[in-house]
Amino acid sequence: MVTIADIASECGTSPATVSKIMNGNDRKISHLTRERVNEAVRRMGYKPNAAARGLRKQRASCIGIYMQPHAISTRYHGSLVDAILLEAEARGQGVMLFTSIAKAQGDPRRLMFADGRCDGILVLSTPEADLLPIVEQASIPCLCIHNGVLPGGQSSIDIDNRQAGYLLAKHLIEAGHRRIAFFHDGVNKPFSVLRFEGYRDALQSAGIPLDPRLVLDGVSNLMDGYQQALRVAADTDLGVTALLCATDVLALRAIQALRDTGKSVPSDLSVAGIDGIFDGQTSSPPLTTISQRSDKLGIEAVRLLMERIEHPDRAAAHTVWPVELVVRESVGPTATIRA
Amino acid sequence: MVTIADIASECGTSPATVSKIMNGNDRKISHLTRERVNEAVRRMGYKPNAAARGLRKQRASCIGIYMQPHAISTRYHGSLVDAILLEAEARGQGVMLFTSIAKAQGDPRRLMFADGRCDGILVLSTPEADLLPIVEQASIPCLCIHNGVLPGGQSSIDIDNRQAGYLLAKHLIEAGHRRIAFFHDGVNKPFSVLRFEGYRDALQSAGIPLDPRLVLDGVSNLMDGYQQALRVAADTDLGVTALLCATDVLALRAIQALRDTGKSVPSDLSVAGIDGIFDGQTSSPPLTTISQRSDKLGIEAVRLLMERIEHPDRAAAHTVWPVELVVRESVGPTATIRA
DNA sequence: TTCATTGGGGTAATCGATTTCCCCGCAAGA
DNA sequence: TCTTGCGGGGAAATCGATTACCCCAATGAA
Repeated sequence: MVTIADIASECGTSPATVSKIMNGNDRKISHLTRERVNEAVRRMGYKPNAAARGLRKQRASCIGIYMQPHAISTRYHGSLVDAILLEAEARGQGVMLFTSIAKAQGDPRRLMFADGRCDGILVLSTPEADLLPIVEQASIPCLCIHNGVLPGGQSSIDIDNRQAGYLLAKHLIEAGHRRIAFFHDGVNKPFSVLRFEGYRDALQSAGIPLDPRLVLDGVSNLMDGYQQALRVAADTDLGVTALLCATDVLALRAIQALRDTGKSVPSDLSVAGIDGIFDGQTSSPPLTTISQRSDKLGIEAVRLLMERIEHPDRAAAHTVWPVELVVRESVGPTATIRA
Repeated sequence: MVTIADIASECGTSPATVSKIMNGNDRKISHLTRERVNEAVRRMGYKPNAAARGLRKQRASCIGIYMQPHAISTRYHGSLVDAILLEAEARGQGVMLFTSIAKAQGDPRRLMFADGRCDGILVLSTPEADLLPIVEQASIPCLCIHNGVLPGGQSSIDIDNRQAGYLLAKHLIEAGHRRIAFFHDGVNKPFSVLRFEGYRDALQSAGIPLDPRLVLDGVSNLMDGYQQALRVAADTDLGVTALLCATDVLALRAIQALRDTGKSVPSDLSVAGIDGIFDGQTSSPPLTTISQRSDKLGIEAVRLLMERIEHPDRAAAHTVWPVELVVRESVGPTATIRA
């Protein structure tokens, strides 16, 4: 490995001079010296050692991403990490990944990212019980993504879940639907509850009574969702004409379940989801959904985290990221509208 | 941040003693001192600074993963990274992510991971043109995953793509199929070609002639795959009874395309894929596929890389990872077998 | 009594880059 | 002639942990 001393002796200068040139701190370096050093750096393939630089500058130039085990293998989190990675690299920051092995030590102080390898950390969708010890003990700036607004002084960014439910329900109502079922993705998940509240508010605004029988719970297990979709769709007494699913995954599953029983979407029943995952674009029919625009959210998250790293004194911010309705083909007009 | 000197002065010992205890190098430390130090470490929440330790030990205790931009947002790569991450953390190694921004600098020496932050790097499914400069210039051990066997002294691990095509074709043949179409996932992709060769060999072993009209190309674009599936399935002259798709994604897309035209799988046409991605388990019908067992492959990749890091002198290894047939419901017997 | 050994632990160099002073020589102004 | 200023650049401390080496006291053997 070539070091700064190698470059210095090659050019007959001191390491200090090389360092100044490498860091653009070269107002007081002659043009000639600068050229000679740059040439040697290129020729010998010198790259400053990150550990040494990090030690001296007290800055790792690296951010961490903490997530639940296996979360990275889901498409939504994958897209988010992709966006974060691209933005971080564009800013010259490295990216480290962490998952919950860190807490297995028992001592929250032992968080794997608390050893100076990262200047800050993004915490993705983590259940509250795991989240609080992390946020409280983290000795570095910390930005929570998709965890609502936390108690304590940490920054957060989340989508407007309530608005997501509201916009989607409103869209269904405008298409003529009045009997709209809501599919929870687990009644305990805060984001699912907020999406439900948006749905509830939209019904209320339209003067449509909320029918508790149309609110389906416990569908986080995909097979259960499958069963529930069948049951509700089959129950002609309920007169359901549309399904609002708390996530795209649920929606896609529901569509498949319906087709397996010979119902077609959207002519027999409309289905819509929330998330804007890629699958929805190529499903059949293409899924009407609420997009979270994870790419832009990832970029914004990096920006906010870097801001906190560079200005730890500034107040924490709670950013609510707007969502947008994506109209595709899984929602159709009701029979009455069509007629 | 609490340092080793803080712990030392708190306990009235020297930093050397603390260091020895932290590293289990404590044969010559009295029980009493050890207890005192451990207690202080716990109480004050001391964690050795990774940069300082890395600088001194010339070891970052971190591995890198290099992949194409956006690859992480695909499910297969997500699962692989998940497996790698879990295994690396279990071994006390950090994980960094890199994507091709690194090469944007023009100078391959400037690879972002070549600054001592990683002790080794896993390179995932990278097109050859990008791959070679990386592997050649990387100053750290490097293990290529899903890139076949490379020229040069680097280690690699890949699945047995030919065997995958062979096993799956054999399974279809044993179910009575003789008119089996092959769907390429881009004719230029080495893995797709190998899978095709396995298919070809299986046909040959069974004495079935290869019909070039049944080999479909250019389906890497999902919409094209859709169209091709329709065309082949509709062309009754060709008498196709089964579709062997080079990837699960293609297979799932084909199934949907077929259903949209009123054909059902597997009663009208059998469909099988290769990859073993999660979607295949919950699709309708569940997909018969070849599993790559990305979880185990990821673990093995980490093991091999660590071995190279710890013993750089040992010869590079080219590991071929076995695949296995997963029989689910998207393949049925042919009419003649049934009859 | 003397030397060797061992338990227990401290000293200081070291890893590689950054950064704060400090220095030298020359030219311009007083 | 003396001082100031500035262009150009170097010396050395520093970041925090590790580790090779050294040191002392007590003990046991010769």
